[in-house]
Amino acid sequence: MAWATAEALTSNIFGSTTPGRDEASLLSSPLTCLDLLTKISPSNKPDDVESDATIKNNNKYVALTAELHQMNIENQHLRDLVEKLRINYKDLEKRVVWLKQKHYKHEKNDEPSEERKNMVELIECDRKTGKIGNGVILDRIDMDDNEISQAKTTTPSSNKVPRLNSDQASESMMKKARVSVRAKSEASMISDGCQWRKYGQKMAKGNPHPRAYYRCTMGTTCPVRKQVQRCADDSSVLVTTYEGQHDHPLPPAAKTMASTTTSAASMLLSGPMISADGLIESSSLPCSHNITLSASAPFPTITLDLTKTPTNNSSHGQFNIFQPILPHKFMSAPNIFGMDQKGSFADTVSAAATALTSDPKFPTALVAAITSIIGSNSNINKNDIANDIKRDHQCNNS
DNA sequence: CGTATTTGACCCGCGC
DNA sequence: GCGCGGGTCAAATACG
Repeated sequence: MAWATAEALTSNIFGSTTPGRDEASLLSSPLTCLDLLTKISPSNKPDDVESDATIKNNNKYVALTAELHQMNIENQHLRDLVEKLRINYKDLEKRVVWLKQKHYKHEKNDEPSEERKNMVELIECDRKTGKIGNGVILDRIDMDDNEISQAKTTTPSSNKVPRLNSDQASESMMKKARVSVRAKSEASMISDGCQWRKYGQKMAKGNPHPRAYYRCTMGTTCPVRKQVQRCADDSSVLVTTYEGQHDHPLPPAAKTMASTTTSAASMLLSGPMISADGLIESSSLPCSHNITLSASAPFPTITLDLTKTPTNNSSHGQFNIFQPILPHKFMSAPNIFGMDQKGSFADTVSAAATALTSDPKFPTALVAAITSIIGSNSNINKNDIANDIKRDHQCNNS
């Protein structure tokens, strides 16, 4: 009974993806709070046992309905945050491209590095396709064709080093990059809104649990695959690793998850600084408590850990990305991401991403990422970048 | 009977 | 070259 209640509430928080009687219709149904309240008035006879039971049930129902209403409001608030994140993300992406170009203009009298030549090609290609990086459509990029052609003139075509076409390189890297999600679940697979077909299962070394291989079946040629395996240390933790990009339209429930994993992969490939020994340094990233990067695996992998219990320890140098928006009782509820859960896992990841960008440390991390891309010899005043980003972040969050 | 899952075989990259 | 481990294939099997 208690578990059923928690499930209903979490379903409300994370959004219902299954048809049925949702909370909105519940609240607007003839069985409203007012009707129930009239039934539990003192005019009922105390000897009527059936009436007592009804009163108890009604009290419980009223309490649940009130809580549902509160959750509904909170749910709406979360959706607003998600929308704000989308807008922020687009704006920041445009700004990164603009900063790259601005930096190039500063440097164009010097011999451009290989990385910067590729960057210019990428920008030009993205302008033609209307895409940038991982497929996010840009509304507008503040750069004219003259600037691009000017930049290209400093890029000798007789480069001896064979290079991939920017699209090919991007696609190849995005396919190799992996996004791993750790979540507590009793189910064999988390619900992410996509349709998967199992094509293999193997025992991996060092783990008593089998690893299952799935491929996306929503598109006939969709290259997306995922691996599902229980954690060797904690069998209640399900580790799902995504690889590749969908080449077909996604249902709403799957869109957020797909964009989040793609963005995470993009961040992994472009943002962090790689040290001399080949390890990715994630110290500049926010929420390193919940996000870990690994370059030691055959493919670079970013792990989003949803199993950590939220604790408000930001004053000690750590903080939790879920703390600002998700009540503790929902994050600690078992089986919250399971197949039997009505709520969408995609909404959870989206909420996590929202919390990430809402966090006051996000601008700092973004500055670190951008400056790492631009390079340490930049003539651009990094303080100007930091101030611009922080100002925008404050405006968007206000 | 069509579709999904299971499972052993096979391929390939990597380290020794 | 060989063995090992990860990943994929495809025939067999299960299921609705």
